[in-house]
Amino acid sequence: MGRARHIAGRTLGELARGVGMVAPPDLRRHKGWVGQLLEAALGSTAGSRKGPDFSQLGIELKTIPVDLSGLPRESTFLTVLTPAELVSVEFERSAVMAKLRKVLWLPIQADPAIPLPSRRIGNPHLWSPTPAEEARIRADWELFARWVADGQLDAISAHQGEVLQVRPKARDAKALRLSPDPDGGASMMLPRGFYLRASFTKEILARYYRLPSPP
DNA sequence: TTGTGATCATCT
DNA sequence: AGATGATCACAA
Repeated sequence: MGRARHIAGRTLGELARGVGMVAPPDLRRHKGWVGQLLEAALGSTAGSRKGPDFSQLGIELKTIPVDLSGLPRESTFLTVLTPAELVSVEFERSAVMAKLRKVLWLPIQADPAIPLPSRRIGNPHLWSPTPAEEARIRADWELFARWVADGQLDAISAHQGEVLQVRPKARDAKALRLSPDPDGGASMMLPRGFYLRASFTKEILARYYRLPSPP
């Protein structure tokens, strides 16, 4: 937290210089660059390994792109949806809950008008779901678990879920994998991932930062 | 090839 | 405007 508070207010360009990284012209072909920069700056070595970014602390680091009001611009990717895990494990032991048990939110200016190296880092917020928040996440998760158990993964759309959603997570729409189908067998389907809706992270951040909420 | 880091590009 | 479905880079 000391490190995170210390970099609050600095620009991505300054931070990059400090860790020997170079800001790309834009994020179109470097969508994960900001997240990777902050990992390097805060000393996370988790890389693409499973588990929390700071394994000893059990803390998951999430940069969150915010607009001029400080409100989230995008949903937040959590983890891939593994059908076998989803139907065999309790919510408390799920990959989703493992990610959400303790999250360090790091707001990053993401207004397109601001050049990438000039964008500033905000104050960190260490968050764990309240019992009420956890109940909402669990209700969505259990809904998805039932659909997958019925072989209906392919029928799930991003419209479902109040706070959690299931969306494609793949190289592209042609990268298919075997998933349980309605016949009890397996068919090639588009891989999915779990995401937190921007409306939900908006609630979380607005409470902590006292940001404007919708009228 | 898969998981982690996400944002992009359209559609409604 | 906001959200959905698609997409991009890199490490292991």
